Amino acid sequence: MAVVRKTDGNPVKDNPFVLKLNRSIRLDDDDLAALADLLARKVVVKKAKDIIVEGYEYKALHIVESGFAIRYKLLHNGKRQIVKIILPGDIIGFPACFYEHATFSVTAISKMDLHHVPLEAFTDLCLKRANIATALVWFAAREAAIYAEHIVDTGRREPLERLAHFLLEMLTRLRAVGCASGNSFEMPLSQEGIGDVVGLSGPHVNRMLAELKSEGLIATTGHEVKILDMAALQILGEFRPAYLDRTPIRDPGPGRPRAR
Amino acid sequence: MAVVRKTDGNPVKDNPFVLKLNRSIRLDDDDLAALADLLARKVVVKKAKDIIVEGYEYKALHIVESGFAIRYKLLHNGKRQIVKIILPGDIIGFPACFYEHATFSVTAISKMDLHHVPLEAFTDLCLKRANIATALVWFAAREAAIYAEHIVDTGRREPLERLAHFLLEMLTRLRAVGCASGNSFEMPLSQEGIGDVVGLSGPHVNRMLAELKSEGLIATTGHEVKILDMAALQILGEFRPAYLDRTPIRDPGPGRPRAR
DNA sequence: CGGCGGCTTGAGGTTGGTCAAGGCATGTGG
DNA sequence: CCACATGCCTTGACCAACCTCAAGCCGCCG
Repeated sequence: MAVVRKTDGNPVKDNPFVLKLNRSIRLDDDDLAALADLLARKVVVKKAKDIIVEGYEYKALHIVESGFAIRYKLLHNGKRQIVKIILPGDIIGFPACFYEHATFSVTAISKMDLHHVPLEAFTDLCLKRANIATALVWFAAREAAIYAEHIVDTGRREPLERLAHFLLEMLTRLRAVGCASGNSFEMPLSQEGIGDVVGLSGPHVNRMLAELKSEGLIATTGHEVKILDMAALQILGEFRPAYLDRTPIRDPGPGRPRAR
Repeated sequence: MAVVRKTDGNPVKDNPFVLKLNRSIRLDDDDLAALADLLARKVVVKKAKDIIVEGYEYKALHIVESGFAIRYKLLHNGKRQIVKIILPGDIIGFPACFYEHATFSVTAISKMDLHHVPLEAFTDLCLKRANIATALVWFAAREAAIYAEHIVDTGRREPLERLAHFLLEMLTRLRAVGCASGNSFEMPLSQEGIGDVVGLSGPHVNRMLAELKSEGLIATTGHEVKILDMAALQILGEFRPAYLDRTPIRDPGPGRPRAR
């Protein structure tokens, strides 16, 4: 039934967020219509704009159509920890909005196209459409899995391994939303920024990166990073892309066993 | 994983998991009945039993009624990173079950009472009851927030600060499920285990703990940890309990502004 | 009583942080 | 079109923090 409205010229189905949900569960036309409503209000923000500031109250989510942002916290020792690089298809304000006060800050690191979603509308949608709420549970689980992997990175991996893992995660996530092709991608962060992701100092990131290059594992030109030896880098960083995979809610069929 | 029997005299509403969901959203009688069904199969697990092993496939969740477990990963450099301490009311297999293969291992660190929940049943429940699915989205968001805070800990906090933050988080989470009262709690981990949570070596945990004691911030007797100077410890660890708070889906009313 | 796991303490060495200087690219305004 | 400023990368020297290894000890449990 319902007409699937268009945000732009693009049908809802092309929205990276909707695509992501759709990969977990089969959304029906009503779901898509509801999502089209949800994504009706577009917003553009400039690079370096603060979108969420820790400690303040937010009652609206922003679903990312394009561009990048970082979710981070500033500590009283002057250090910064970036906990997540936000890509198209991600939700800004998740989970900040679910609290009285934001627990992290979010800043755009490129020009961004966002969809403004009042929390109220989001909640209503969840309560009205179990399909979508369920897809969001899976979405959130994947989110948690990425965070967990990040803890391992900063907690127990050697600096070189951290970088390897980080680069592979970036490539994999960027590829999943069509922001990278082949084995290279545009790094949206400075080396100091990378340090704030993986818990190293800027200079040390530089040294480790240099080592990866001299080992012939990667190459960089400007902000472009190219993975030269995928296999070696995966072993070094103990990276299994599984945790970033699609996670279907229903088994598509009697699953043939897959190699780990 | 042995004895399977009926849920005993306790009403569903007393289950820590149900309590947690109920704190986010008002569950109706149908919801509670459905949850009672979900929690029908009890299982008891002994201390040190592996519940989930990384790389294997799982099609069932275990909801914790009592006892503790750790979620962790072993790396090829021989190190271990614990990403989460699982308490009553938590779900074992979240998010492991949502993947083809578990991405982390889970081991009981005490005797545990669990509810065995086939993934199928869990999924059905989500799809059938939007109320519960929505509560689970909030549940997962809180989960992600805890992980994010943990990244900050291992990535950028000084060792002393980490310990402070870790101890306060443990106390707060334990209190929330009635496993601690006042300002003290039973630490379920060895010092080496604590090190594997916060990314320090065993001996260094010992030294930092000694420092906290000598500063008069905490005291320990056996496995009992007592917070002596809550305010100072909170400042040191930059700990705000907000991210562990209840996160109501509907504002209970026109919220009086609360101090940050 | 003996063994074992975990706590405690010490010595020594490496890693990675800090600080600082220089270079290179990019962009901007005159 | 050039002068200059700015931000980031790169490199080096130095040093402290934290890890590793090791030994001794305590308390608990069999």
